[in-house]
Amino acid sequence: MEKKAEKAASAGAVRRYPRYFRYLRELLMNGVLRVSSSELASRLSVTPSQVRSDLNRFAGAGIQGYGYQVKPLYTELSRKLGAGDKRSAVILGGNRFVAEELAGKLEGRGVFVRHHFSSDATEEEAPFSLPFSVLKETLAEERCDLALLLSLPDTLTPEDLVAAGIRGIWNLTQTDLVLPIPVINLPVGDVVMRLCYEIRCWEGKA
Amino acid sequence: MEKKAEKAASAGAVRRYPRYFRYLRELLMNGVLRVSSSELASRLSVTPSQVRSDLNRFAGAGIQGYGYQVKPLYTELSRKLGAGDKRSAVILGGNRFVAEELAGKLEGRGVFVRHHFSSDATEEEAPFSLPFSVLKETLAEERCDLALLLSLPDTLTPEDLVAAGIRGIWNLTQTDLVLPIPVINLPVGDVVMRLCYEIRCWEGKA
DNA sequence: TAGATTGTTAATCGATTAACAATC
DNA sequence: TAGATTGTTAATCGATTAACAATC
Repeated sequence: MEKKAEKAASAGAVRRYPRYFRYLRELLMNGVLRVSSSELASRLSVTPSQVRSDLNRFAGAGIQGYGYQVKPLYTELSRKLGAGDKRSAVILGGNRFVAEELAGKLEGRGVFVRHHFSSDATEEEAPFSLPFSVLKETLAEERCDLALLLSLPDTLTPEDLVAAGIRGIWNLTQTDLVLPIPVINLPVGDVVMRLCYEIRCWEGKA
Repeated sequence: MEKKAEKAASAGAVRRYPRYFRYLRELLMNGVLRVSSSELASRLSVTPSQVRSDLNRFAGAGIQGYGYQVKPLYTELSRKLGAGDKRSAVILGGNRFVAEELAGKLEGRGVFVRHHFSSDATEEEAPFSLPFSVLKETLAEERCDLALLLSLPDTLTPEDLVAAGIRGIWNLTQTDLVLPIPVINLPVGDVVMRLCYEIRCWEGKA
């Protein structure tokens, strides 16, 4: 018999999981064996109830009267988040230095950046940086999971990326994308505008 | 007599406002004079009810039986969001090319990037790129509102930024910040991890 | 056993949606 | 006037929190 059906994680919970992951990893590095929901909660600025209900789906690590065992909790969380999936990615747009900077951050989370495509990639930047013109053929040979979109040339559509086998997009351009695959639309300008608005509220002007 | 007290916008609404802003600007550019809540809704993938309740706080532009007048709605939204505030910003960490790329995106929203600080800024990159060592004195002379944090050197703390007059931080580093000023914590790794998780769910594995 | 802390339920809170009266 | 569409209220939905029984 299957274990009881899990209900889908809420959007809020999904945003919190990577934070639990980071903090648990830190505890693990420091050789901490157990942690309570209150400790996690105060560290992450949420309530202990929140922590318990979020972590409850990762059965096994929580022990009544004791707390959570760091190691099994971390392992289970990693498994659920797919942290060991070894995803591959491509970056579209921006310059090579931006791509390299981003690539470094992604590799820290087990996502390997295969290529950077741009309109002005030069011969000597290959094989990492390539021109947009060879994107389709490159992805046909070398399947990649994620695409980070800094900009898209006129010659390509978002649908082309789906057709090329991309399975998830982090879209940083100014235009929201709606596609059959998962997309995180996060225009840089929107985030800055939100921050400016929050400053304004904080200053008491709105 | 004051107009009735506005209740604070919900977090969801604040995330939607920049999207309304973008789409309204587009309509304005195209010379469209009016738009209905249904049109806005279908464009932004939300319900017409959502649009009406979000825009309701911007009194004046909605006319019963007609819809919204694009121009006044855009103007009022800009005003509320503080789009004309001409904020200044600094970027910390990353290389000069990353900073320039980001600076371009911010300037499209009226935020001007004054300086980029890094550990390896060279003489000839001045005055845009400067070493971290001169951050405090530079900000003392030239007040800046926003800081984009790609990384922070050991010699500086987040509190130093607050002391230097920074009023809002977009934190892209791997460590969440809790400060008395507005902070948007958005670690790059977390976003990618979330995207990987969503792909996993979409693939049916979790 | 006594103390601690989880898992889980029920209560609360807030955001979203539906519906419709108001009115252009 | 008839038709359209907002503003606003009430209903719904879902997420967060409090509380406590279960149990280590």
